[in-house]
Amino acid sequence: MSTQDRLIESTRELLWERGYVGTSPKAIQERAGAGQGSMYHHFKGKPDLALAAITRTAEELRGAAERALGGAGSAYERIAAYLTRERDVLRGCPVGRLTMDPDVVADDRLRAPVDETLGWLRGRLAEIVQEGLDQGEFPPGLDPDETAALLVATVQGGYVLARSSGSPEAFDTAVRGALALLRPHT
Amino acid sequence: MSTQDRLIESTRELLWERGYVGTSPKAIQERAGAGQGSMYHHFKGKPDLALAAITRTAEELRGAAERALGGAGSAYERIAAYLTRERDVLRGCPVGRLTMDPDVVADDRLRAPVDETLGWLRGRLAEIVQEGLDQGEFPPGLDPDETAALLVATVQGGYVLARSSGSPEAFDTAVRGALALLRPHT
DNA sequence: GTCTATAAGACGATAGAC
DNA sequence: GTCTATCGTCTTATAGAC
Repeated sequence: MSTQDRLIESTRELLWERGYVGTSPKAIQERAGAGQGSMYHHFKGKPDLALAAITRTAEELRGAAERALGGAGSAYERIAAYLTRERDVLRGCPVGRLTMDPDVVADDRLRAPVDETLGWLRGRLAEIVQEGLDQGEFPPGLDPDETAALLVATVQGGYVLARSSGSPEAFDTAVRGALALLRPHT
Repeated sequence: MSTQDRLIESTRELLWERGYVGTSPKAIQERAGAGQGSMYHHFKGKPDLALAAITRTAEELRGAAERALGGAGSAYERIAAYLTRERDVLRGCPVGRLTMDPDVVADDRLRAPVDETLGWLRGRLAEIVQEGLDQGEFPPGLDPDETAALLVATVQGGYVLARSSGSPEAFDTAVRGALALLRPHT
C-alpha cells in the first residue's frame, strides 16, 4: 500500500472513531507512519484528505448495502437482509456520523458525498418498497419514499440508541420494531 | 443570570452546535463573557462543566417530550404529537448528538445522562404503545419496546437525514413513514 | 469571585533541505 | 517523495494578584 493510500486509510479510521473535528493531521500521520511533508505533498490539507477518505468510505458503504439489497428474495426479505446485515453497531455509521460534525456540514464539498450516499440509499430502498407494492406484498397505501426514509432513519437512529447505552441491543430492538410493522400479514 | 449560569448556558449552546470535542474552554468563556479564572473557580474543568450542561439539557428535553406525550388524545395522537412537535431539525438533537462524541461515550459520567434520557423516552413511549394496545388501537401483536425503540430511532435518524441534505424535509418524511405504519386502520 | 500571567503541548500549515 | 525545522495560534489548564 502506498503512502498516499495509508494516509487515506488512516484518515478513514480516525474519521469513523473521532469524527472530523476530533481528527488531527498529526494523528493521521502517526497512524499512517508518514511525516508532515509526506502528507502535505499528497494532499492540500486536512479537508482535502478528508474528502478522499469520505469518498472512499461512501463507495464502500454503497457496495455493502447493495450486496444486501440486490440479493434474492421478496422485497420484505431484501429489506430485512439490509436491516440485519452484520454491523459494528457500537462504532456507528462511518457516513452518517459525519452529519454531526459541524465542519463537515458547513463544507459543501465534504457534505456532498454524505448526502449522495444517504440519498442513494433512500432511493434504492424506495425502489424495493415499490416492487413490494407491485407484488401485493405491502398494503396499497404505503408510500415508498416515506417508508424508505423511515428505514434509513431507523438504522441511523439505532446507532444513536446503541452508543448511548453502550450495547448493540437497542439497535436490534429498533430494527425488529420496523420489520414487525412492515411484515406482510398474509 | 449568574456567571455560573452563563457558563452553563454557553456550554449548552456550544455542545449543541459543535459537540464536546469541538468545544473549547476559551470559546465557552468568550460566549459567557467570563474569564479563565472565573470558569475554573466554578468548575473543575471542561468535563465538569460539560456534565452540568448536559444534565440541564437532558432535563429540558424530558420536559419538552412529556408535554407532547402527556397531553390529551389517543395513544396514536400523543405519539404523533411527540413526533411532529416543533423542532429546530437542522440543529439536531442536543442529547442524541453527544453519542457521536468519542470523549462523551468514553466517559461514563458524561454518557449517563444521555443514556438515561433516551432510556426514559423509550420507556415512556412503550407505556403509551401499551395503552394503545389495551384500547384496541393497535394490532394485538405489536411489541411496545420494539415500537418505542423504533420511534426514538426514527427521530434520531431523521436528524441525520435532515443534516445530510441540509433541509428539514427528510426528517418530516421519515416521521410520516412511521406514523403511516402505526396509524389505526379502523 | 474575577482578573491577568504563564506554560507545555497540540493544531494546521509552510519552507526548504535531501 | 519524504524529512526536519519553524511558525503563529489554540488548548486546557495552574498560579497568584486584586
